[in-house]
This record gives sequence, structure tokens and C-alpha cells, in this order.
Amino acid sequence: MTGATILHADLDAFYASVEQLLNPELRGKPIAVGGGVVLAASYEAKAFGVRGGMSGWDAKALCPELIFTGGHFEEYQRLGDAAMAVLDDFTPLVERISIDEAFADVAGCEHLFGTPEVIAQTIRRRVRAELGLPISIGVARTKHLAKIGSQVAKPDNLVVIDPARELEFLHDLPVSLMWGVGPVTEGKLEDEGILTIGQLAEKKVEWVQGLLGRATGEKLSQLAWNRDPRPIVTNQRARSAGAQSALGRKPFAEKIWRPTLRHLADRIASRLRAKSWFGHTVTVRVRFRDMRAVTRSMTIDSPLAATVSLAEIAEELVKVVRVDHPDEQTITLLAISVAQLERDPLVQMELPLGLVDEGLRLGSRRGGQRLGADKAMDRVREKFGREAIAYGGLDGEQRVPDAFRGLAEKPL
DNA sequence: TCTGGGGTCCTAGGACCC
DNA sequence: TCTGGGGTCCTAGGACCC
Repeated sequence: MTGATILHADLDAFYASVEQLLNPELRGKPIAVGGGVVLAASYEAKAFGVRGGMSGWDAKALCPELIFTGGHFEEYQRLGDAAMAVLDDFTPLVERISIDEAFADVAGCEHLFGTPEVIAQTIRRRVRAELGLPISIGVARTKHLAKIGSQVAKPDNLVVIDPARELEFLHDLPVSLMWGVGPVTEGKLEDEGILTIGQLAEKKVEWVQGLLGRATGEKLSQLAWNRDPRPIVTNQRARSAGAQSALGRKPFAEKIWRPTLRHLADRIASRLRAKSWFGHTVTVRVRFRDMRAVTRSMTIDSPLAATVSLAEIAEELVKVVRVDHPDEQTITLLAISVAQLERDPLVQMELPLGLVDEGLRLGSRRGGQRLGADKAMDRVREKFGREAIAYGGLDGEQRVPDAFRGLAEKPL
């Protein structure tokens, strides 16, 4: 059996820890990053039951002395990058999952840096000493078990799972710790009397598949026996790019959705252009007052990256939603997503010239001009900042600053 | 003062092709 | 003429993750 060489490193209560690092007066106190919604809660706040994703209102009710803070977006990005860069000093096999989390495989590094446990201790010590942040690490033979290890280790600790005792460790834990088990799946399992990973492992794959679907059932059954074949993957690329905006409650009217779609299209399309990506499939999502959401999508032959082209398709799709739901008077969210991404088709494709011409024609000269204008705008923004130019007619109140939005973006 | 923003993957039905 | 089966793509919805 191979050894436990996979590390999962996860910064603790990340945004909240950064705020406490920057402002010593916040240390030891219950704080929440965010406003309308809690994005991160300090451990002092978690002791009151405050959790990420909770509304600020509910959080305050649980913890009256809760302090709302945040907004140091550049610092989150810088410190997250710096912490994950520590992993790079030990191995090139690092898979970044998010701003505050990564896997690493240290197989073959032992003669240089010591056992995986020693490496994990060194990483934790360095992140604490050099950056002032707590980080928890799980060490195991598989990614799934390493991730569970880091969750169990929190806050600010290390858990190493001996390959000889994997199932002993795993089977007493609640199913909710498994990757892929959310509230719905947890509820279905609970209805069947399955509370622990061990109880799930006793069930036949076919039975679990009947309950949860073919793929989910297969996956969870495998994970319950710690059969996790996923390797570390470096340099993952995004398969889609999107943006959304929660609106509060707004009338489902063109004067509301048109400027919002322009802004969303601008955000997405400029990100695509920055990496020379084009997309074939456009999806819009409209959420109504009762939080039900519908989507409409369209796949086009010649891929797009121009803001106006994307906005126009999005507008057509929202009009379809309007027609399909004539009784809905209020919307609470609009979103656009672009998928089926490919590199600049005219650069990448080895096509006979006639077909390239065809592609240009289908993209239309108008489309070409749009792209040219967009790229000029991109250059001005690069020089003078994003706010230097915007499409007209927009940007009243914004509930979430754009700088914060950028944090969640996956590199394209 | 209810409920952010950015993603991935899966399912199921229908169209279409062979 | 009728029937059928597999494969692929598109669309809509939903669960989940950070």
C-alpha cells in the first residue's frame, strides 16, 4: 500500500482571520465578514452558531455583539496566494482549489524535507510565522481523506491518517463530512437511517444508486471505502465564465433588466477577452420573488467575446423568460453564464481560408467592429482602472463591490 | 432587512443521425 | 413499410462546493 503523501491545506476562517490580523482590536472577538450575507465568521462568532452563508440578520440575532467588518479584498488575495506559495516550496504537484485551500502531493520529497507529517508541520509553522495566519492540514493517502482530515483538524491543527487505519477513522464520521453530500443528500440518507460513513459503506452500490442516482451513488459508495482515484491536477482551467447580481426586489421590466444585463455582460466578456477565450453557449438565469429560478440558454455556431453581442443574446433570452412567465412581476436576481469555451477561433483553427472567411462573415463585420471597440476599451481600463469607462445607463446601487466579486473568479 | 457570487457536474427528455 | 437501437448534442433544472 502506498503511503499517506497527499496534503490538504485549508486556511482557518480565512477572511475573518485576515481582518483580525490587520486590526488587532478585532482579535478574540466575534466578527463576521460581509453584510447582507456572512461570507466568513471568526471562531469566536462560530461559538455562537454563526456560519458562512447565513443572513447578516440571523447572525446578529444569534450573536448580538457580532462585529461586521471586511473589505480588504486585495489583502485576501495577496495572503491567500502567499500561503499557497509556501506549498510550492515543497512540491510542484499543487492543486489550488480556491483562494484559501489547496491539495499537494509530497511523494518523493521525503529525502529532501522529511516525512509528510514533518512537511505539514513545517508548512503550518511557516504560514503562522511569515503571514500570521492559522492553517489546518490533513495528510492521507487520498484527496478525499486528506480533505476530511483538515476539516477534523480545524481549528489550527494537523491530522495525519495512517493508511492502516483509514476505515477505522472514516467510518465513525457523519456522512455530511463527505465531499458531495449537501443538505439534500444528507436528508435522503437520514431518512434511511444512515448517519455515519460506516453505515453508508454497508449498503450495496446499487442500493445507494437507487437512492441518489447513478453517478452520485457510485461516487459516494467508493468514497465510503476510501477508494478515491482522483489524482492531483495542476493548472485547472475554467469551463465556463459567469456573473450574477442580486437585485433585492425589482419589477420584471426592461428598464431594470437591460442595464443589469449590460453590466454583467461587460464583466464576463472583458474576462474572456483578457484570455482570448470565446464562448458558444449563453445561459441566463432569472430568479423570482419566491426564490424559484429559471434558466434559458442558446448555443451559437460562431463563438463570441464582444460585450454587446453577449448582452443582446442575454436580452433575447430574458424576453423568452418574460413570455414564459407572464404572471411574474418581481425578480430578485439576474445572471449570465458563458460556456463551451474555446480559444480565439481564427487563431486556433487550421481551416481552409474559405472557412475562415465564413467564420468572419458569420461573426459579422459588425461583430468584428464590436470586438475591436471592446479591446480598445480594455486597454484604457488596464491603464486607468476599471471605472474609467463603462457602458452607459447603469450602476445605481451595487450591493456587492466588484473587487469582492473578483475573488470568486476561477482563472480562465 | 430574509437569503452573495463564482463555479462544477449530473439527470432527463427531445432532436437528429446512422 | 415498420421498427429499433445507439450515440451525440442541446436545453432546463438541480445539487453541491468554496
